[in-house]
This record gives sequence, C-alpha cells and structure tokens, in this order.
Amino acid sequence: MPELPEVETIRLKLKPLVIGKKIKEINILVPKQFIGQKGLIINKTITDIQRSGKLFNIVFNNQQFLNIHLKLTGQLLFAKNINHPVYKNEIPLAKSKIMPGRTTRIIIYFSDGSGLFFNDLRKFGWMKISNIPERPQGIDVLSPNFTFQYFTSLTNSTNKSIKLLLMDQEKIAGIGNIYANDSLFLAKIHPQRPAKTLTAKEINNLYLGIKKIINQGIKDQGSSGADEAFILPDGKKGNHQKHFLVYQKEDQPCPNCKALIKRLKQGGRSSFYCPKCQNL
DNA sequence: CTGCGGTCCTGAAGGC
DNA sequence: TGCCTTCAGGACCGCA
Repeated sequence: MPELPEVETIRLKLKPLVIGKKIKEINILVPKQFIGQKGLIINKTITDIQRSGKLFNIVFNNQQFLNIHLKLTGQLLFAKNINHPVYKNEIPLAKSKIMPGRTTRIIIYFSDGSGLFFNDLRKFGWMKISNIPERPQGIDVLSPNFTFQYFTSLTNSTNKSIKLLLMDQEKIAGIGNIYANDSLFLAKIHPQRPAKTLTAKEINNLYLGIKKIINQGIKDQGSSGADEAFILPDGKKGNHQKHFLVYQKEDQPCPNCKALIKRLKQGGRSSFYCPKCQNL
C-alpha cells in the first residue's frame, strides 16, 4: 500500500514511540506473514527505525533487524495499553477495518504494557527477522545518491515506459502508483513514453517533479484513500489524497487545461493522465 | 530486454 | 436480494 511518503510518515511517528522499548512477546496470527525466529528479538530493545524505499528496518540492540513490508494494505498501529478491553474482538470498535481487530495479523507486546498491531487486510505484507537490514536494490528518492546524473543515466539506458521505470524498485526505491502518476503529470510526460525518448529538459522536469511530489506527500503525512487503508500509528489519516493531481481522477477535468483525465493499464496497474498536457 | 497476465488475499462498489 | 465483474498505495514469476 504505502509508498515512500506513507512509509516515512509512519517511521517518523513510530520512532519516538518505540525507541527504547523491549519486546516481551510476539503473537503471530498469520504465520506466513512472519518470517524467521521471533526468539531472536524477544527481550531485546529497539534502538532505531530506518527506512529504505518502502521497507522498514527496526534495529535491535543485538544486531538483529525486524524488516517490514506493508505492501498494499499493511498498517502499524501503536497502542499505549495493548491489553485495554477496547482492543478485544467483541467491542464494536474492533469491527472497524482500520482499528486493531478484524485485520490484525501480528501483535507485538512491549515490556511496559504498550504494543504494536500489524494489520493487513489482504495479507500481502510481511515481517522478517534478519541479521541484516533488508533494502531495495534501487536508490531511495530521498537519498543524496539520487542525483540528476543518476536519474539521467537510468532514463537513457532503457526502452521501458517511463511509468514502469519510475515504479521499478530495483532502479528507484519508493515511488508507487500514486506518486508515479502525479510526477508524470507535473512533468507533462505521457506514462507510455519510452524512457529513452525523454529530452534533457523533460528528464529535468521529471526529476524535479518527483522530488516535489514526494516531499509534498510527506508534508501531507501521506495519502489515505477512500478505503482508508493508510492510517498513521495513532489511527489518524494523511491528507495528501486532497492534493492528487490526476491519480484516481478519470473523467474529471485536468487541473491545468480542463480536458478530461484518461486512464489506461500498464503492468496491470491504472495509469491516469491528461491527454492534452502529457506528451506521448 | 519488454510487457503481459496470473498469483498471493480480502472486500467494496457497480451493473444487471 | 443476489450474482458477476472490476478494482485497490506491491511485487514476483513464467511466458511470449
């Protein structure tokens, strides 16, 4: 689900809440979503939370890592008192898909009585214990290594469509369907353009567009779509969905020229674009 | 290399 | 009411 801005928002919120906490127990409700030996981090203390692309690395004081991918619908929710009756199944609140309850897959208990719910409606996400911080191969959009030169070398070296290149985590880490669509709109580039055909000016516009839209997403504390799949560790929503440019705007007027936004499929995903503003 | 469709899952929404 | 199709912030795999 979440892309870089959502994952980063969760990281920033969660970090001060869980640094210094010691793991008391981990309750794994869906075994396929937890990989590795939980015993390796029981009684160990969290020293940091890092992020690379869409992956979290929770760092422990014994050189172990809890690596987490939320995929489409994963959530990490912090509870001050995780044994509070409100979190038990029979309370009406627990029926909501956005609160701990129906979609909870893993529960982490800390030694001070607080804890963490890993909710995931579609069960695609995972947690993995490892002695290394798992990271995507591509360069993170917020990394100083994500330079204009690097981005130019990527676009010039492939015949792939630019949209699929932006979403290729082995090349660029962190961009998903929302921010790919809106970056291309900002740069006035059609999603089906072969990457190699971009002009130097277009590459520059797109590079700046990516940075602008990703940073805007972080400022807005991420995007919470209509289905409310994304929420912060405290249960609150992000605001970036109010600022979507073309994403999920099929048949609505382009913010620039009022032409109707169109939709097409690429790699099984929807691409949204303005047929007038974005050059093929 | 590139793209496409199926796969892992669950649920909401819309057409008939 | 019910049934069927499509769609959803991701990513992998095998096949053309």
